[in-house]
Amino acid sequence: MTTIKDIAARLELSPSTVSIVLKGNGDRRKIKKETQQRIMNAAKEMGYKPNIQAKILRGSLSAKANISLYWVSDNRIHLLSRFLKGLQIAIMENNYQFQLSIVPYENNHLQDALTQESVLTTNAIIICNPSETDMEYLEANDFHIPIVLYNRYSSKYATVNMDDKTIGLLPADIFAAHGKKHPALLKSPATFSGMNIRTNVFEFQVSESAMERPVSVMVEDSMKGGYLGALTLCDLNPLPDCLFCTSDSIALGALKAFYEKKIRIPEQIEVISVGSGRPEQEEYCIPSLSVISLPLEDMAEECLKILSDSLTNFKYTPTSITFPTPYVARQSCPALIQ
Amino acid sequence: MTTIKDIAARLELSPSTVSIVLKGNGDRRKIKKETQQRIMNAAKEMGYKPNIQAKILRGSLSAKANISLYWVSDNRIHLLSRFLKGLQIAIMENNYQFQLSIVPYENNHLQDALTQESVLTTNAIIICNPSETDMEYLEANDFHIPIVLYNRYSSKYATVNMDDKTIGLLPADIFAAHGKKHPALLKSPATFSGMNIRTNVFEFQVSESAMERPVSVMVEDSMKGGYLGALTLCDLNPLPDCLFCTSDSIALGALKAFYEKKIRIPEQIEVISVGSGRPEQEEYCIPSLSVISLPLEDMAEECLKILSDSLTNFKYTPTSITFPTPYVARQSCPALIQ
DNA sequence: CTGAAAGCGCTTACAG
DNA sequence: CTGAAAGCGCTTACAG
Repeated sequence: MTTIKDIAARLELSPSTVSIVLKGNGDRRKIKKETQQRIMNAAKEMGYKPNIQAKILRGSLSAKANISLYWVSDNRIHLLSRFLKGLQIAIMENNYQFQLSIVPYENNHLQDALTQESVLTTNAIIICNPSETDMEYLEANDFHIPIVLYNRYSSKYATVNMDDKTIGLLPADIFAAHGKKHPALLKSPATFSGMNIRTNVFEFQVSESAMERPVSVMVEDSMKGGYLGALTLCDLNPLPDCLFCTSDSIALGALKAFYEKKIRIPEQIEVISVGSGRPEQEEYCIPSLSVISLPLEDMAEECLKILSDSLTNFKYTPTSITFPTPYVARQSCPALIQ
Repeated sequence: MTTIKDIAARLELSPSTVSIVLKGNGDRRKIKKETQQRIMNAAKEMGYKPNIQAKILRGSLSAKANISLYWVSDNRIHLLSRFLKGLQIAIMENNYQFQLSIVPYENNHLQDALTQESVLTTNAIIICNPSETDMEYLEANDFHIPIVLYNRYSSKYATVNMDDKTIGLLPADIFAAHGKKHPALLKSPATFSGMNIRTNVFEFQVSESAMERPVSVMVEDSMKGGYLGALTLCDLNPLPDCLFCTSDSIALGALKAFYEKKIRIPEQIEVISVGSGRPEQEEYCIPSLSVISLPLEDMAEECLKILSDSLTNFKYTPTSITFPTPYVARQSCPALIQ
């Protein structure tokens, strides 16, 4: 790291002069043009980079607390918008003075991104999408700042959850109430245990009902995955009469496949999805999509609220809060008329 | 701002002791339990918040440069995912040591978010979605750090652009080549001059062709807006035989309306949209959507590249680069068979 | 068990 | 036109 002092030493000037010129105030402070040029050249040559921490500290600037949001850098990046929207709403409404940093990481490699050193450079952390391995890392280490986990369970950290059991239970109950017989499930590989809970509970609940055992197809968590999975289902005899998808992406791909195969929804097959995507998209796809609605924005807001409280009161308690995941009936699986 | 010094003074302890306890090392350093308790209580009472700038500076930690991304906090938040994806790719591929901060702002109020003070707390800035008013603010002020504008024109700042003329030209030419007669346009209120360029060029190019004057309907930039706008078009006699939409959201809403009205795409009406959304979504909607593809990810990468160069070479030149916006033919407006 | 001292990199008010 | 000195808030190695 080249510092102002280094440049000053090399040019036999004082740090003050170098600072003034580098800040762009050379002319105003009447530093000789030639001196200015020498300083700029040296800065370039020596690869000088201003240290903003020092600037901020020196100026007693920006009491803004830094909140780091850890988000996995895979397909799930498109869910980040909804989460960020929730954070922004919380920031606006509560007039939080936060600087929000996005830290990407890869599943099973949280430890590379969330180091003890990186923890020293932030005030509080929201961790989203950790895998089981990542969770083990979190449980095994101590970070001395407030951390909240989104949609994970832990006795060590504050968590903001949804009830994964309900997410699996609701569609099974609805299909049963609709008198369906041949259930199907399009699921993607579980990236955390909650996903297994959802699908296991669905399969269990179905097995407790008058329905047959569900046909489960493992697909990629994408529209393409859902499309291909649904094509597989179309070849079955009998055709499933109801389908649960573990994500919006999968469901939207499936809708396309059914459309192409001229399979009518909901008449021939009812579809319910985990509502992870944009509600607007669920409303305007063809047909509109019934979902177990995940309140991402509200949960994001809650994460920030917890951290704000922690920072304000200078105490951190591993609270846990669970958000409801209501069923939103749309065309793909309408509510029964009572 | 309560500091460690303040707490030490109040309790008649040294700053060292307070620091040790607050950092959670009290037990290891064998500070008396009672002293620890007194310190924690005082910190809570006095509203102590650790100053991370000081921590970082002191520890010579994190040479990570801070890049601030200014993004408007309205509907366009859902486009942020694609942009962030591009940034993350750039960070991973080039192993950039950047801390990325997201700064929300409201159009016409960039000046409230991008203050001279806020500029001191970051190393470089990417500004997205500024309105005309915001642009005036940018042109009228000097910030002494590298700034790059996404999809705007300026002689003062580096810019990363797409060619708005092409975006308007292409669909008009394609519709003309397809022998269409009755063009329509669903557009949302322009949030920057480039949007007017797109629609004006489309309307002009259409008027130069054998087609009739286009029917232009102003709608909200959302699926609902597109849906309602398309319903209006459905009432026209004759029905338009081709439609240009200024965003994916609008187009997806329009597809739904046409589906409900049993209007066949592309047979009765061809649809081309500005491809601002997720390509996967464009492929799996019904029918799949032909678009003028906007390379958001590539442009985001380029923004970061420019800033990285600026920071490395300690010089900032207002370069300008324009990215191609190729036509991607899908079901809603297939390519002519040659 | 606790404290005095030095220093991270920068800027600014003051002096000359 | 340029420099010497102080200080932002914190932590750590050392001393006692």
